[in-house]
This record gives sequence, C-alpha cells and structure tokens, in this order.
Amino acid sequence: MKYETELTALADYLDGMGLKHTKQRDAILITFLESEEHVSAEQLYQEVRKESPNVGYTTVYRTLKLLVDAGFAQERRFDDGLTRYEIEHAHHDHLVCLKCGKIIEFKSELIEDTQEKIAVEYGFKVLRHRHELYGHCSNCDNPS
Amino acid sequence: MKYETELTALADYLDGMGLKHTKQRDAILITFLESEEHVSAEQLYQEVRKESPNVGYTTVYRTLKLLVDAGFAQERRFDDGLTRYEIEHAHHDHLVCLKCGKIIEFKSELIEDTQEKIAVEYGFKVLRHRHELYGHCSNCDNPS
DNA sequence: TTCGGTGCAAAAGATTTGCATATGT
DNA sequence: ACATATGCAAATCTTTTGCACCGAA
Repeated sequence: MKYETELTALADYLDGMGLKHTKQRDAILITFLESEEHVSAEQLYQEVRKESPNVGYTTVYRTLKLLVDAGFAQERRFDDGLTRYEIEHAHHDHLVCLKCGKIIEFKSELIEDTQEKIAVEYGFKVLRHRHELYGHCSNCDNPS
Repeated sequence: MKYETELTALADYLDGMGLKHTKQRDAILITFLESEEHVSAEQLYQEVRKESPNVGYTTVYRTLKLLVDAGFAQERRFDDGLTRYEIEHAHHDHLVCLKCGKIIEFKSELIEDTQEKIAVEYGFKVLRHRHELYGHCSNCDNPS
C-alpha cells in the first residue's frame, strides 16, 4: 500500500499522544503527500475534497497544525500573506519568482555556517531560519 | 526644521507623480521617521493619532504603500502574520527572538555574495531577499 | 461510555475597497 | 472646477473558535 510508512508513523504519533485515528486525518495526510510542495491550506482543502467531499475546512487547518506538531510538515510564509506547508526532506531555502510564482529550492553550507557564526556573535541561539531570494527566474527574465 | 529633507523629498515625489501634498501624508511620514524601526500599520496609526487625531486607518495603510512605492520604506513580513515597515538605511537582515520579540539586525557580505552566486547558478535575477534567524536572544536563553 | 474530533457557521484579525465628502492644485 | 485624497463603514481574505453532534477507543 502506498504511503504505508507515513500512515503508520501518523498512527503511532496519534497513539503516543492519546489522540484519535480518523479517516479525515489519513485522507489529509495522503493528499498532502501527493501534493506539490508548498501547498496552502486552501489548495489542500480543494484537493482533499476531490477524494473525500466530507472533509471540512476546519479539519484541514487543524490537521495541518497537527502534521506540523508531529514533524510531518513545516510551515512557510512567503510574502503573499498566506501560509504554505511543505515536507522538508532536507533543509533548504527558497528562490521565489515574483512573476510566475515558481519556487526553487537551494542550500548552501557556507551560508548556514556563516549565519551560525553571526548568531553566536550576538549570543543568539537559532532555532530555525528563513532565507528567501525574490526576483525573476530565467523564464520570466527574458521579456518577449 | 526637523525632517526637512525627507518632507521635501516626499513633496518632490508627489509632485513628480501628479499626486497631492496633504497634511496627513506629512504627518504620517514624520511619525514614521520618529518611530522605532519595524512598525506595523496599527502601531503607526496609534502614534499618528496622538498628534493628529483626524487621520484615519485607511490613510495610514494607503500612505504606507505610497512610502514603499516612493522608496522611503520597505515592507517586512515576519512570522507573526502582520506587515511591518522600516527604513532600510543600509541593507541588513534580522535575528528575531521568539520569546521577547527583540529584533537584531545583521549583515554579512559573505552571505550576500554567496546567495548571489547561487542565484546566478539557477539563472535567477534577485531583486530583493529576506534572511531571518529565529531563536532565543541572550537574555531569554538563560532560563531563571 | 467517554473524550476527543468534526463541521458548520460565526468570530477574529489584518488589510482593502466603495462611496460620499473634503481638499489640493 | 476638477481630480485626487480622505475617512467611515462595509467588504475581503485567511485563519481560528464556539458548539452541537459524531465516532474512535
């Protein structure tokens, strides 16, 4: 069965926390896993409804929070005012195209190391960070 | 007169754009210049009203956008869901304390250079970026 | 049977917009 | 005079919450 590993992990998490295992939570997790990265609650809601029209808006929001707490997903806020969720397979940052909305991931050890040094300098303990470069991607930068 | 330079610059901008020069716009600009960095529209509204109780919420929002367009201010969105405005005297990034909300500015040439190289690699033209480190500042990291 | 979960609708918080009025040019 | 700006209230948009009902353990 597809996503067996993830579904089991969710079941374990719920169990460990004394929470309940519901169809909705499974459906939302599966849809989330099948979605493109960086889904918004709205998009996810639309997707879930295709398979399970009985899932409510509220449950999507609540489950998304649960998935974040459980470590399945991370929240991201880009500059368009809504929250998006992604599975961070490995840590990375983002390049965001302001014209077409394309999101590219990048990662740099050098930057990570440097920011850690800066934090230490200020006596700061970094728990998470965000680093986004906004501009135009190669497609959008060639005006026709 | 205090802020003469800035007020003149605003007047010139308005003039050049065929826009009007109003008391409200001056009042908001002055208050903005007097505010701590990273003001939200709400905070600015409260401040302006102390001097000019006749300024409306809407005008604050609209003028803030105008100041951004004119290059007097920049918008920032941290992870608390509201938009803040600042005067970026020189480019910098931020360290944000998740406990007390303290915001420290930092700047690293090394990081700037590296991110530029990454962008080039992806054929990306960077117009702006944000780089924020979230964690605990030295005060908050020493639990009492 | 007992709690936590769900879904609706309503609330909430931030920002935007419609519109009649006021004001700069 | 004319066009833009203002300010109120209402609308919007995203996310959260109250509450009665439902369903997993």
